[in-house]
Parts: sequence; C-alpha cells; structure tokens
Amino acid sequence: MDYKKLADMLFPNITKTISYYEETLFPDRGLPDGAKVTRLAPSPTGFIHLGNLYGAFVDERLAHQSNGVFILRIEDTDEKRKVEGAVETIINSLEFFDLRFDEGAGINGETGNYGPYFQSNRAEIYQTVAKHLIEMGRAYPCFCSEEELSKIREQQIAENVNTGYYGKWAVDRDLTLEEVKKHLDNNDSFVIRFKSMGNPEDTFEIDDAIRGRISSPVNFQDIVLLKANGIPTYHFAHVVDDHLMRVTHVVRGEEWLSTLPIHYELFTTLGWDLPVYCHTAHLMKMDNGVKRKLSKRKDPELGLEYYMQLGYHPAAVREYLMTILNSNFEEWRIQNPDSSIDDFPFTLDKMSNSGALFDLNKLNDVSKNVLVKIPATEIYDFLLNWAKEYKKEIVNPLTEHKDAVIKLLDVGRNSDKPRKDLIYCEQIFDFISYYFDEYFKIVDNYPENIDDQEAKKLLKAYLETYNHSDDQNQWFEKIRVIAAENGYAAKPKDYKKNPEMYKGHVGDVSTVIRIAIMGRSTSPDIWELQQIMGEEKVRNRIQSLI
RNA sequence: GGCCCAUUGGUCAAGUGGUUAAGACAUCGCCCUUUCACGGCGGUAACAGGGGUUCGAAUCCCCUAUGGGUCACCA
Repeated sequence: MDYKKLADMLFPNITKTISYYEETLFPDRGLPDGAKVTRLAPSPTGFIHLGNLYGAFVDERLAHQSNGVFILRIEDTDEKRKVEGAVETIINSLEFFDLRFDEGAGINGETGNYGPYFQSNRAEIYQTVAKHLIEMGRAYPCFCSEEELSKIREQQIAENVNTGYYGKWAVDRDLTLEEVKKHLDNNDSFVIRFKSMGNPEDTFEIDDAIRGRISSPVNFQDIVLLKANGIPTYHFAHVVDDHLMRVTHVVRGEEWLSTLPIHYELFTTLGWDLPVYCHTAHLMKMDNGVKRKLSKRKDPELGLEYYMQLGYHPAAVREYLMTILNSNFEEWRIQNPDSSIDDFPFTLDKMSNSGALFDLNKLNDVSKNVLVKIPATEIYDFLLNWAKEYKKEIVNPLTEHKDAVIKLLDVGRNSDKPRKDLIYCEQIFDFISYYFDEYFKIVDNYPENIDDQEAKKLLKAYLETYNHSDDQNQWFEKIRVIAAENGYAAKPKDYKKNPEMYKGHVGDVSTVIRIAIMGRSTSPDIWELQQIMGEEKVRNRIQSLI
C-alpha cells in the first residue's frame, strides 16, 4: 500500500508539514525551568459551572505560581452545541472570580503566538497531522455509514465481544487505493480513523499528578480523528493542540480517565512527549442520603450564576475552593491569616482524588472570615455593584445613605474579636435593611413575659429619658433604671438568683427597645445603631408604637 | 455488562507498617454577655465488610459491597 499516495489523494491541498508547525510557527516557548503551561479548554455551551471554576483554578495556580502561561482555548468542534455569546459569558465569569488568562481567546480578540485559539479555526493544522498519520500508515479513511456502524455493533453484541471499530470489524481499514478513489469520485462522505496497533490484552501505566500511578488496558479502537466535516474529535484536538501550544500540564475532570489510553497511543505514535495529566475529582452533592455528582439540571448551586446572584464575594468563593482543592490550605491560612491566597504554595499532590461534597455551610463560614478582613468601604462598593446587577430597587437607597451604610457594615468589626455578620450580598442587605424606612418591618415578637401594654409603658419611659448625646454607658444606665423602676432586675444575675422577685431582667427591656427600633430581637449593639440612624429616626420609630 | 477510579466522624479531611486516629465546618453543652454575633472551654461522632501478609495494618494483597466515571463523527 502506498500510504503517501493515499494521503495526497485525501488531502491534496495540505502542503505544510508538522515540522513547519513545530519549528517555525510554534517553537519551544523558551520558558524558565519549571514554568508550567496550562490551559482551560471549555466548549462554548454557555454554561460554566463550579466544577469548571474548580479546574480552572488549578490551571491558573499552576501557571502563575511557576511564571508559566495560562491559556484559554475554545473547543468549538461540535457545531450543534455552540451557543451565541457563550465565549463572552465564560470569560466574564472567570474574570469575575479573578482568574486571568495570559493567552488565548479574549473579549477583544485573541492574544498569543500559538493560536488560533478557537479549534474551529485550526482545521488546517489538524489535517496536516492527520495527513502525516496517513503517510505513516496509522490513519485511514472510513466510509462507513451510521447504519453500517450500528449493524457492526449489533453483531458484536450478539457475539458478546467488545463493541466498536477495531481489528477485523474495522472493515475499511485496508481499503485499496482504487476503492478509496471510487468512494472519493462518488463524493462519499468519510471520516479519518486512527489505526490502532493496541492489543486489548495489553496494559500500560502512566503517572497522574493527582492520582498517582494508574494502569489500564491499552487502546485498541480505531477512533475517529477527523469528522466528516474535517473538524477533529476531542481526542485528536487535545493531542494536537496541547502539543503545539506547548502545554505542559493537562488539568481535566476524571471523566477523561477512561479515554486516556487513546491519548496515550496518539502521543506515542506521533513521537511526542506526553503532558503531565492531572485528573481532578468531581464535585459531589448529598441527595437523600447518597453522594452524587452535581448536576447542572438539578442543582442550581452548581451554576456560577447562583453565587453571583446571591452576591458571594469572589474572594470568598476562591478561598472556599482552595480549601477543597488543597487539604493543607486551612492550616496554612490559620498560620498566615493576612497573606494573599496567591502566596499559598498550591500543590497537585495535596489534591484529593475522591469527589468532594460541596458544602454550603463551609462556604458561608469561609465567606464570613474573608469578608471580615475586607474594609467596609470595599464591601459597600461590592454590595452596590451587586445591587446594580441583581437588586436594582436598592441602588437608590444604598447610594443616598452611603455613609450610614458603610457605618452599618462596619459595626463591631474593629476590635480584637470582630463581628462576623456578613456573608453574601443578599444576606448583608437583609442584615441592614431595617435602617431604611421602606424596608423596616417588625418581624419578631416581644419576649413572652411582656405584653403590648407593658411594652408601651417601657417604650414611653425610654423615650422620655432618651438623650441622643448620651454615651454608651450613660445610655445603658438609663435602661437599667427603667428596668428597675418597672420591676425588672437591673442585672441578669440578680434575676437568675431570684426569678420570682422580678418580671424579667434588663435584657427583656432592651429587647423591647431593639424590636421597636430594628424590628427584630437580634442585632448588633443598639446604641451604636442609634448613633448611625440618627435621633429623628430613633424617636419616630418609638413614637409610632406608643 | 466490560473497563477504569474511589471509599477515615454528618461534611471537608490529616495519616504512606507501631498515633490516646489530628484539624476545620456543622452539631450539642458550658463560660463571656442587655439580644445576636465574636471569642474561650468542653462533649458526641470515623478507618465500608470479609479474608490474608506481618510480632504489629487505616496504611500492603485478594474478594465482596457501595458510589462515581466511561464505552459517539459530544466534550
């Protein structure tokens, strides 16, 4: 068989060679030792989720920690799945979470010398490599129709052998030049298949940077390299692109583990070095007592949009992700409370290889601790930007009362034991919403031992002695007096000792006041809040209840 | 079904032949305290099961179970 002739017959217009690409167009990057080149390679379906972010974070850290390069490559080889505007969505989402690309697809076109970065624009490159494989006798055209393929499949099932296109089942494997020519003249559509030399009995071993040594049977399937439209399958595109883009580390989900043998055979057949594979575990979720993979249909918390809508701070999400990415991160964080997350020495071998359960509780806890370190003015800006996008009706109130809001956000945060009330925007706004008259609502009930009449009496007394310029101590002493005068213990300890002597204690009195002013039975310090709200607002709220 | 991967408290997890089996979140109790939050102290709670190997196994091997992935001209 004259493979060269076959190759020219199939690809008469391909005149470039692999070495042209390897040496002239995409030469070695000349990066310092240890610099890692990684890539995020999403398909433009318009849906980017937490799992993507998780993997992207690994790519980003690997590249930027080693002075390497982080590439965005768009895997748009499947026309059916393309979604308009998806690339913009992907870039915007990743940027929101502070993941920056050095190279590849971008909002304003591509940057970098190893493009194009859209696979749909790389057809000539793939065809050059395919042609080369045909010349080697390791690829061939296959003219089988879908019907023929499913017929083969049926028979394999009937005979109880492995399904697929391989060995003696690969009927077009040894077509003669004349047969190929006849098909071509007939304008029959065809794909290019890889000619596998693998024996299903053989196994190979490979080191995965996350999972360690893994072994599996070698590939023996003649998988499709180029589809009928001349566009490559994922397998072929992965091998060609990652080689030519000089990618050193391939980070991808564990669903790719089972096709690793294909990639292994492709790389070795072409005589190319394998990248370091890093197969990440899936994010899981607890559902009715069983652990299962997060699903984009059933689980809104998988979508990045979910966190953006609730207004989680990107730094909090990153921080949380890092805690599940590297098991020693939390320990490091305790020792380096004020360091940037970028200073943490992220390593692949500290990554778990079993699926982590996504834990909203933990995210919230992490978020509290992240936000407590962010200045109130910055939180204000973040809150405002969030509102502009997701809760427009509060933009005006927020802007009009900017100074007060900043103070409210900062209450109790500037001490050795700062309050950690702030988690995410939706919750933060709720937390301070009582300030705004249009959102103020009485949601909690007075303590059980106090009825409406009693509450009115206490509030009246409070209003009569209220002096807005009292300091915190003077203010609270007055409350103790009111308590005592009305039969409440001025100190909770007194009440505890002799509960039968009192109607309650000073805490009950302050609760009544808190409810009158804030509408709820829990809040930060009343005096501080009153100072922020101003005398008029305080007096009005009390007045309206008596 | 074949093949591959995984399995330590409710969750994330440390652990790589000898540990009282860490720590964090959650939970519960106590303390601090005018509420809440913060903080402090303490408690409950785990090596999926069964066989080996070994003086000794969470750690090595085998089997079983469970969960996950994959078997496309999708990625």
